[in-house]
Amino acid sequence: MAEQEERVSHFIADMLAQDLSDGRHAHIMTRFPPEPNGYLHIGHAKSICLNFGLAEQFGGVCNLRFDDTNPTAEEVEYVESIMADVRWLGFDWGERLYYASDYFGQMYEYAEALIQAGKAYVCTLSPEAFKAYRGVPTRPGQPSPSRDRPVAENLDLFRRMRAGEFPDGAYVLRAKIDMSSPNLHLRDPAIYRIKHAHHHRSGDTWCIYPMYDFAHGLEDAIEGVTHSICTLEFEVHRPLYDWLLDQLPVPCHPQQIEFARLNLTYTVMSKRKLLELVRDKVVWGWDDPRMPTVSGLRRRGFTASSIRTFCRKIGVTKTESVTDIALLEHCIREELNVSAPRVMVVLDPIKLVIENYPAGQVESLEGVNNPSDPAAGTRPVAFSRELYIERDDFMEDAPKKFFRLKPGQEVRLRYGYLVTCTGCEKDPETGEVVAVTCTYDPETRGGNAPDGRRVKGTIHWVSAQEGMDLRVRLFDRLFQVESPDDTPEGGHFRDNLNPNSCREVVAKGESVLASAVPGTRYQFERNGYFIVDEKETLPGKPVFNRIVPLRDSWAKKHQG
RNA sequence: UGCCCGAUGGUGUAAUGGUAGCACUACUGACUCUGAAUCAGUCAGUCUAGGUUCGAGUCCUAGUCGGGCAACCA
Repeated sequence: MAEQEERVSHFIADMLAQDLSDGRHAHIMTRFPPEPNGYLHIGHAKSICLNFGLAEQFGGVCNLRFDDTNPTAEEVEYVESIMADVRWLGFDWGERLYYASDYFGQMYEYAEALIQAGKAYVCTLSPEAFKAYRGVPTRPGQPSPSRDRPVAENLDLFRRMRAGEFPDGAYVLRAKIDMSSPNLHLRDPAIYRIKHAHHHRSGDTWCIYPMYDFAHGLEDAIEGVTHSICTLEFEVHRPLYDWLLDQLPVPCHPQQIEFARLNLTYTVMSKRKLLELVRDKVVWGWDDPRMPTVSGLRRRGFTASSIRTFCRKIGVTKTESVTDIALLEHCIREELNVSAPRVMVVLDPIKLVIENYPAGQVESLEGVNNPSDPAAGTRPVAFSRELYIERDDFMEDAPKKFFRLKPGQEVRLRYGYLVTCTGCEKDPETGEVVAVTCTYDPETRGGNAPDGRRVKGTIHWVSAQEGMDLRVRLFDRLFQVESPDDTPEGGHFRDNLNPNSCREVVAKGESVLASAVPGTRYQFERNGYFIVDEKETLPGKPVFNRIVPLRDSWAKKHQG
């Protein structure tokens, strides 16, 4: 994993290096703190690579911590998928698996301490009134009538909140900071709310739960995190993060650092929207190969290392940006080009009949498994009089630079013979081409002519008799526009879905694929990279997912 | 008409007061038993206006544009 050892340099790495050399910290501790309310996506992968990568780079550690302070949104299914995804991405949290819910007791003590210090109060305002009193960004807020409630009364009320004496929403614990602050988050934010909800870990022990702003800094401090790295939208929360840690006798005061989240063209990244696609069955599930989720990318066929490479290449900054999905595709092609075994598969088959080849004869030719890796060896490929070739590889009326089959033109059948196109057969009703005909030169076995003549085109093929049917899914981008979130007035991001994001075809492939192992990635020559689907493949009946097509400069030039 | 953050080719990033570089994309050409890969090349950038300085992408001021902030979500 050479790319992992490569030192990454960006403003956060610089800050950590500085803190280390200044002696501000003797070691680094970061954390990846997902809320288990959905599956991880590639944006999380960026954060995972950042946090675990930084720890690795500076000889520190990175914790995996579930920020599970809102029981109504969280589920164990998500906890499990998140752990599996982080592991799959290649990171190890060792013994440092934590849950915010494990700190509920300590957090409660801190909350009482804040009340004792006169820095928090129980507020009776309804959610609507709460909002009204808070004011708007341009106008200061008004103090809650509960703001000056005596400490003893606050304590009593808070204890009764915990005891379950009140219904949801009846009271809320608020930090007492500054109702006229230009930063809304400092206008006496709610820090504990009543929620009579069953928690996936703490069960029914609690009916009050801490809010993010109260909990997160404490979680960091309890664990001894040195650098708490999060995304830009938390920047305005930082004064509150710092205020809280300054008020309480915490073991340390971690530093919050913000960076820009990842955005990708042709997809959406919000958990809410991804959940909507799953719930409404727009996609097959969280691991649909078209989803930008880690599990979706995995099923699509992306490797963990290609995702890590991608995360290294996009960099870390505070600039809001949208990364071109082409970069991700580049990363997987780059890797698979050297590692994936080649095989011939015809996705849109049409028959090619070699008129002068003996009927019934079958010979075995030799195909190279991986041109960039001689050790991968060769395989036998059956050849006969009737083959399948791609419909696109024949044109009756072709442009001058069409190097494939057209009447009178000679091409090479990969690893086979040179053949010259003699014409085609058409359906008399529809006029559709049903077969292409040619003659072969017996002297060119293997693909080279003894007289040294050269042909410009080489096409792939599969023997009609010996080849096998293959289920192949051709995926395209889930959305047909670069920014699916940009919708006109009254529009919805779903209006931008690509109706052709998945097309399944029955292809013809080499028979070796009958024993293809689920999870194996191939290059279908001249087509693209494909993976044997791990969920739907049955013994002898592989199902393939297209990871990414090969670049195709000819199609690009001649499309439309 | 509040506060915070940001602004470098089409895209993503580097340059930490001293030659604006890299990658992706696009386009050329060479090569090729994958119209792939590879190789060579081309197009293309410091938001604006002032200021400081021998020298500014970098520092200062003002503006412009973009993003974030008004869940008892995280």
